[in-house]
Amino acid sequence: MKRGIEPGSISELTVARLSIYLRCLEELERLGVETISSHELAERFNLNSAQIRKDLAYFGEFGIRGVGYQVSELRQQLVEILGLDRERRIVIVGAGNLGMALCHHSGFAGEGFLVVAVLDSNPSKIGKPTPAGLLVENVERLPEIVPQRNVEIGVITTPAEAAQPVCDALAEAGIRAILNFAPARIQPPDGVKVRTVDLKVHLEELSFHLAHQPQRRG
Amino acid sequence: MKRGIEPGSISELTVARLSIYLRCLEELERLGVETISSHELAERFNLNSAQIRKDLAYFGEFGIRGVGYQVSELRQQLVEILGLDRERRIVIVGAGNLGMALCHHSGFAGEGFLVVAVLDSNPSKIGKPTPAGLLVENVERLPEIVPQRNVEIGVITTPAEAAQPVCDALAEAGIRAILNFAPARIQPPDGVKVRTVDLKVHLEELSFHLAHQPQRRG
DNA sequence: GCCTGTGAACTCGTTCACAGCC
DNA sequence: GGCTGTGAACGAGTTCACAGGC
Repeated sequence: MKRGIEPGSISELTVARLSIYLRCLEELERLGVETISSHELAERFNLNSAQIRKDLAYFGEFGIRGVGYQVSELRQQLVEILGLDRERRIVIVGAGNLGMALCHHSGFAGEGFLVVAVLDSNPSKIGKPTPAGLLVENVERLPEIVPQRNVEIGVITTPAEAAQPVCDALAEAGIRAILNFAPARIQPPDGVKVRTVDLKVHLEELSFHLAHQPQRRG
Repeated sequence: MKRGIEPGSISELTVARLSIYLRCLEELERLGVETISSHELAERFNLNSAQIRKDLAYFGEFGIRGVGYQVSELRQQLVEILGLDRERRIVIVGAGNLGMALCHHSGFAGEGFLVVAVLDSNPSKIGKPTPAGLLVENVERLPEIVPQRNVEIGVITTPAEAAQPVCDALAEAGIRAILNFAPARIQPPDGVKVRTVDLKVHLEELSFHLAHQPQRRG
């Protein structure tokens, strides 16, 4: 087991798949499956068995030749590799519809992630309660809130033009991981991981598919 | 100009970038820029100039050698390529927080996309008004609603276990493009494009980054 | 001169196929 | 026998570098 990976050495695609594998293993555990081979795992969840083995091999040797993997043991290994063995606290910046909805979206709240602040710059929004029982606070309090509440992840749900300044403010406050929903290309400060989810791009990809399909409704 | 692309021949990554280029060109147009070279475009928005030229070359020759691209002309070309020259109607399945928030999220409502129905299976939700003024309808009405209202895009915001049946029902009703927010691997029916946005995977990727960073808060 | 469009080179990621082990 | 872990082969995607055109 060779832990102590430099973050750059592992492909983002591999990391995303580890998260998928973890989900599959959780389901298998619920079903009472104790042991599984990479081949069977691949077949059940339509993955590729060689890829599973290769992805896991970056982090150690978790399988038993001739047998496969112990479901609960591999699950625990993935929890550790993904850093899910402790709570990660989240601040949401931008108390619009999306920000408010994410507050208590399953997966955000629950299972190791906890939203501990929702911020906005608009005075008419500050002080309003969120569905989860927090109050919207002034974004200017970011520098105090992040260290006080041990926040590690920032979520940007502001309009596009605010995304870069908010990203910089989050980094300045000590945040090193950001999930950005604003439709803007943002320049990640040094050592900060930014993952952008661009709904507009996704819709336009679907539109492309519709426009270039062989056949349309008939 | 060689239009009539088979959808499979163009990489998804290229299509996603076309959407980004379009956004950049819209900004340039607002700024009054009339002509731009691939190199300048790349520098302003941190893109790669060779990649821009290659992506565009799949669809035609839009530039002038020695000069660059006409901003408004190229923008219009991208609008056509992406199929954004006409309205695309959306049905949202799953009237939870996320579904409701997306109803009137900018980019969803506005600019060529229009949410025309929000559906749920839970009787306590059916009949409730959405923020945009629609009423939540019974998901069983999907087969009539899709053709009647000319819906082309389905958005899944249900819990994971409902994702695959809803996907199949959407396909059955004639939908050929689906944006899935449920944390589930879904098997796209033939000819249907499914794009999954998995927030949990994204959070876990960020957690991985936090766990394997060289330094932590100090 | 400058810039596009594009083959060629290269890099990165996936899949194959098998040696080594249970 | 079966399965993992892994080098080697392959393929997709990116970047280079230049020929051709303005």
